[in-house]
Amino acid sequence: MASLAETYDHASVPELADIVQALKEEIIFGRLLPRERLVEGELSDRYGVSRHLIRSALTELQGMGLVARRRNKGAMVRDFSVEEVDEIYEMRALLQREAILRISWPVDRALVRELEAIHARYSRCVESGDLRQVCILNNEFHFTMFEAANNRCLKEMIQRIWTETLGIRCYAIGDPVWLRRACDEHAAMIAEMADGSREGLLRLVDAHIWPALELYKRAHGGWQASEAGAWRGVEAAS
Amino acid sequence: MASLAETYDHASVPELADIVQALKEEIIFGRLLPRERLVEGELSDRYGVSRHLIRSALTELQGMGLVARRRNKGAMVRDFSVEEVDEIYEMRALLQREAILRISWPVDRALVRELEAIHARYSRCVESGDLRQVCILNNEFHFTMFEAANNRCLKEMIQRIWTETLGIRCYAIGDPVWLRRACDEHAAMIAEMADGSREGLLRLVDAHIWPALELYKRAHGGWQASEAGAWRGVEAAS
DNA sequence: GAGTCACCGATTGTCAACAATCATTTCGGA
DNA sequence: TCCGAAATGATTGTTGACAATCGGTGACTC
Repeated sequence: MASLAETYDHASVPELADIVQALKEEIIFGRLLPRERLVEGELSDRYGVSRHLIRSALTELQGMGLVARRRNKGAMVRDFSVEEVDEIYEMRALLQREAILRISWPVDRALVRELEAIHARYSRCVESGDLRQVCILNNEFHFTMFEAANNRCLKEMIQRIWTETLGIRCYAIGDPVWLRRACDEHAAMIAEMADGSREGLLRLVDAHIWPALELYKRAHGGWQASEAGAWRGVEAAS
Repeated sequence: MASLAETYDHASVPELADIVQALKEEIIFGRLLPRERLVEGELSDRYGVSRHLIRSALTELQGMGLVARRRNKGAMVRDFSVEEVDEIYEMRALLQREAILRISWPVDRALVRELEAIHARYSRCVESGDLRQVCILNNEFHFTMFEAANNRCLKEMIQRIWTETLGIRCYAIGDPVWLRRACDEHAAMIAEMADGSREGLLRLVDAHIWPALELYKRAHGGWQASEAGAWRGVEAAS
């Protein structure tokens, strides 16, 4: 899927992409929680940009599935019912599995080296507690892997789910225990690619995604059936 | 994914959703071809609405993957390179297969009856040559099936690819031979669900998608490597 | 006291004019 | 004739003001 915001921009003046990124970060780092209202006027004041820009950003976030909107009623951070979350994670598992199946085996040494390099930087940032970089390098690690599946459509679908679940995974990113575990798992994946079996890698990648989901569910404890389903969440095909 | 346009609107005055629908139809019925430029001013004149509305519609179509855009350069009907098309269709096959695997078997009689009803209407429209209804009922048929997989995320991913490939499948929709064949295949699917095996259904559904792709490829004959790749087609995850 | 209706504040949606940008053509010079 | 640079026209992007809509509050009626 296309990012509606331009990726190459001239810094200094806040562009659409900057606002989108800022809001995305507020969501992933838990400053904006699911079901939280996003009032255009407030946001335009907070970021010191025109309301028009905020509107565009919200439209884009809506396209990414991070924000839900209702006509004349405004936007809110999207939340997911338990069933929805489970369904999404089943699909995430399916797609990531498919990606691994499409990586040629034995794995190209260059790819392994690339992943090792990213992982080294990642580990350092985990140690130093630079969560923002952790997040970025985590993306880089996984998408370098998924890229090797050689199917843009597959990559983009994974990317979509990846973005959509930012609000879910935010509970994990702040958790040091989870972080260390994730780091170990990444190392194990590299080892498996360098000198192991595809089946082993499949198991690792699959096992890698569930803890964050559990954290999310636990964080929500007793659950409310989401009224958000009534908010715009589906599109007609035709 | 959410349709950015509201679905329930008050008719008469052209709403965003109407414009989006109109443009979508121009694409699927081949009046707008891939790589065709979409100039905001022209469209706003043609439809007699404000440019603002056209802009919103284009943004939405872009989100659906039907339209590509470049900053300060405008929008065009998205086209796909041969490789891209192949990749997309591989994923379409994968997802539809997964959907069938998730339908509980033996198939619920109510579902079969529902599909039969849709198919009956569909057949009539094929006979009478009402392509617009054919298109609508075709959607209804398949999505009634996919809905039975009981996974919203899966359904939405299929829906996304479905929409994205409107511009590809447009070559098939106008072809009477293909239409008749599709109609027969739908009947075979129903028969297989009523009194056959899941494996049989899987084969049918898989075989169902490829002819349209072949038509598209043939229509494009000698192929140009799409410059559209340079147009916005990928998004950063983060 | 309960229900209904009209109003009001808050918020989103729409518009038309203006600014910025890109592509092409035109013109001058070698 | 060919190349480069400035001017021009076509097109998109942005802004601020205005209109439409929603939810709630309070008065009025029965």
